Amino acid sequence: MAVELIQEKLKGIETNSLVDRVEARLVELLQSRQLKVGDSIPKEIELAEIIGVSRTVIREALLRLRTMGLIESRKKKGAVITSPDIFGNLSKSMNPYLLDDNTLREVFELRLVLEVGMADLLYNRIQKKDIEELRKIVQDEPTDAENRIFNVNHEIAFHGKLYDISGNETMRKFQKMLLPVFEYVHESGLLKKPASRKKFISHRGLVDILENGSPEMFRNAMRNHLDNHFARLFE
Amino acid sequence: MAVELIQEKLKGIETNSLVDRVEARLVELLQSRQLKVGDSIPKEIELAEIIGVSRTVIREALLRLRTMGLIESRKKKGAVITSPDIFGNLSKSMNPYLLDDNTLREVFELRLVLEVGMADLLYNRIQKKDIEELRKIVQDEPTDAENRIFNVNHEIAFHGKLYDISGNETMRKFQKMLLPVFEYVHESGLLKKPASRKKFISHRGLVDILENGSPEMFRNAMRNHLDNHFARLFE
DNA sequence: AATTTTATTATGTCGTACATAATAAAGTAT
DNA sequence: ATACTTTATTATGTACGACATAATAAAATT
Repeated sequence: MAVELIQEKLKGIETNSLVDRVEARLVELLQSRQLKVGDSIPKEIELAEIIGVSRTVIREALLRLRTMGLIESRKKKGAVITSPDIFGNLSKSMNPYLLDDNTLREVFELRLVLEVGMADLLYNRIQKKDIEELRKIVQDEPTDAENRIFNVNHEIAFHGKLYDISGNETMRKFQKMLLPVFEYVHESGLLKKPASRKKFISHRGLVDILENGSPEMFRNAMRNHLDNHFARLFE
Repeated sequence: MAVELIQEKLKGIETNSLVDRVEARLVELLQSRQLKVGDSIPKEIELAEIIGVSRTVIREALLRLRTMGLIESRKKKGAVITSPDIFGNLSKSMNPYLLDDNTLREVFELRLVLEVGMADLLYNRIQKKDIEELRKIVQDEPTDAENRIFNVNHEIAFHGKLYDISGNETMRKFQKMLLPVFEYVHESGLLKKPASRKKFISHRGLVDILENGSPEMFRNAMRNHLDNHFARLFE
């Protein structure tokens, strides 16, 4: 008995499965600077021989890398290293029904933080035509009375456009993932405090500030605009 | 020939591989609200029979779900639905050598945006002992002359503590992933403009504001504190 | 009743075989 | 000789069957 325990201790870190270890080896290989994006890695069978495991294990390990977006594999050509779309795969796990309440709330917060903090990016990259587009969007800003779906779509159009303007594609993708979760948290009973109907700075107001104001002003205005949401977080 | 074209058209969307479709079915199953975290899904062989494909395909699809953190599978017990650690797997692709330059820059920006925008979370959750801890950290704030590693560690300690205070574990994990990339971008020749040595608001200054100021003040202070970084982005 | 031993079960690993798609090579017609 | 078509080749995709291994349940022993 003690012997087994000792053996277990000695094995120690090596508690991972075979596929785990192979995966680690491969990730190591990819990150080894020698290899750049576009390079291809050995064929499955070759890898199986080199590492000394079956093709099945190699395939499972490669599959993980593929799922993570580290490689792409084409028939005949083998697997090539790709510049991973870091948030590409995340979208599947970013599902309201699968996340626990705390994480949901945190994702909710994350969006607020991003939008309050993005001001400098906006001011440094906004173009005249962006302002025009924003004006067109706010032109038919719905009243509170109109139906919810319409309001939601308008929200998404406006705030989404801001992410576009930020010129940060990564952040934009991130936002697209956060959106459904945000909506869910907003609508579900997760946040105890009801959504206030008070009107703060409008989308129109934000555009005005974006055109004539400063990043500092915009941050405060956005914070104000989002106050309904913030207020629900902090009781 | 025309017939083949028509067939291709008819197949249309179904261009995905078999595993892709099975994966989609399974994700659908997981998200169907009926199932909660902790529930177990049918065995591999059962799934193979139900869906009508080989166990190999089922395994590959399940493996993807596992890689994404949607399920965990234990011997004998089968696979159970888990609350996914949304950023868990992301860390493997968040590697400077695997990301293209543009994405690297965007990740760099992402950190700045988060820290400028996180003020409200801080003010609503900070405790007296947090202030004390921050004071202890800034107490031995290194001078510029001291070695780089020491400076970097101090930076990480201070800003990391801020994320802790934010009470947003998701954001904290996110930051931990962004950190190495941020460091890399900062040190590599990616950003043309050299890092300025000008001194802006110090960590000490940030703590003072955190203790006696407002979220609005903190946002501006943090923006100022990070100005070296911002300045390198916008020429 | 508690502990150990044995059976069972579902995933993990392996090997083989063939299908399929992408490419390269060979062949054919103009 | 060039352009096109056809035929091989190659590496991944899919499938099946077999055994190993670990976790649990059932049985047996004390």
